[in-house]
Amino acid sequence: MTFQSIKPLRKRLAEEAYDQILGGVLRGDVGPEDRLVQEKLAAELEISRTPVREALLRLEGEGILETAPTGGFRLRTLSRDEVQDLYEARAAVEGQAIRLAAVRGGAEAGARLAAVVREAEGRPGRDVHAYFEANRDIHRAIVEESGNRWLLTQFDTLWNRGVSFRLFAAIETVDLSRCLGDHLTLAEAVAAGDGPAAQEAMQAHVADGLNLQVEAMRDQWGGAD
Amino acid sequence: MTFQSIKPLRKRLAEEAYDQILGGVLRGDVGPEDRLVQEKLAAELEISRTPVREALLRLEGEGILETAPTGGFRLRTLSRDEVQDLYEARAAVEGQAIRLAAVRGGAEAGARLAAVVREAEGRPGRDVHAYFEANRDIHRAIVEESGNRWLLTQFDTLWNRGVSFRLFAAIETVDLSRCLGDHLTLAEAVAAGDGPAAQEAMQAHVADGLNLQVEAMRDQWGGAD
DNA sequence: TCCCCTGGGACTGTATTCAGTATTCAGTGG
DNA sequence: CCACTGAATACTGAATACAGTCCCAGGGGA
Repeated sequence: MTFQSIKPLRKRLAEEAYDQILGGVLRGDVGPEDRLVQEKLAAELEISRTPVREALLRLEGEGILETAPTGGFRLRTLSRDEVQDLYEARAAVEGQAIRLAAVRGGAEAGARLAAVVREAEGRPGRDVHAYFEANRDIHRAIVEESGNRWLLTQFDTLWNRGVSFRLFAAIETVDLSRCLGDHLTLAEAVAAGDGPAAQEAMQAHVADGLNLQVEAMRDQWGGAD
Repeated sequence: MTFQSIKPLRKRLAEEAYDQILGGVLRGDVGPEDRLVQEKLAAELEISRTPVREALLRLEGEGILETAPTGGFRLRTLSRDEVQDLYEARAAVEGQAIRLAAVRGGAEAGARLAAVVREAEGRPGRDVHAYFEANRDIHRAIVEESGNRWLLTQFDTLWNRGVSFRLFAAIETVDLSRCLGDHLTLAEAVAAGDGPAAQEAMQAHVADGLNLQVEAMRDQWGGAD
């Protein structure tokens, strides 16, 4: 007598709601001017307000949403200063991560990362979206090699904040491939096992990313903000 | 004709519950074996389960609580590896923070920090608790000097995680003053304006803290865990 | 005596209801 | 036509009600 399990189909509704909403934000379905209202969302997801509310509050805590003055939540937009803060935080997390990866993982970790870089950068799609996908995979792989869970969750949170702010839409206009070669250099630094050097390289790499970003934002928004 | 604002008298109940619970954890009123049950807490705080639940979930998200297998929440205890992860994350955040403080704040920031260090370390109480209070104030001041909000919130979260795990109770048995002199050195590094050097100094300082910690844990727990 | 298995208690997760507050808008007096 | 008022509206936060899960103890049968 054998039956299939039908249970774990469903995790907590609140979590599912979180995934849905975050997914919408990351996909860009939720624009900066959209208002997310508990009742509306609940109706759309066909659940009650309670789990929706929980999901929204969590997103707010992660800095992705903020409460709109008129009620409801909306995307949290970032000032130029905050974008810089974000990149600096990334530099902190990823710099430490690569340092640990280098010290602990050494040559093997370097080889693994080099493989990831080659795979990601060799993918067929050459549009902006594909590029950012690849970029994310590479950076995340580095943080994974650190073996430190908290750094990884911090990385994910920071990355989501960036994506949700459509940071990457802004970057569309500038030369993306400019920093592509860096990634292999990073992998080599890990392979060499020199922690501080790898950390410096990563700090520089992220700083480059920031410059690219600022440049793109200037192009897009003009001098304002 | 002037009137005073009477607005913000009362923040959200959930937030108040959060403060209460976190406070209890930090003060040590909540032991590692206590179970936090929504209904009980709600009764004690004389509010309904809804805001209590919100507070507990937030604490869980911050890694301070975890759901107990038998129901309810309890303190999240850390394995030795996780303690190390925590310190490494601190090194990431505080290392980057001091680097920024040095680059941006330079001499003035260094002077401000030196003043904080002297004040904190010159306080009357010489017991363990006072020491940790002072230590926290110093480290937090450094992160504040970075001017980066996200680094600061990350610092607070990481610090609370450490405190709630009674990390510091463990350290009671070892020589605390060993790393006291470091703090002035850190302030000097900021004053010198050499970012990378300051960062390295902080990384080393935090690593020292980890060693102290591990030592204390070994004394206290023996080889286990 | 030991093992099922069954019923109840303890909790949580979700839905629903209630209450309060801010915002908008229509109406009215100047 | 403008300024103000008061009511309707649109939301949220909190309380309460409901449903389901998990564990455990206690009883009946082998």
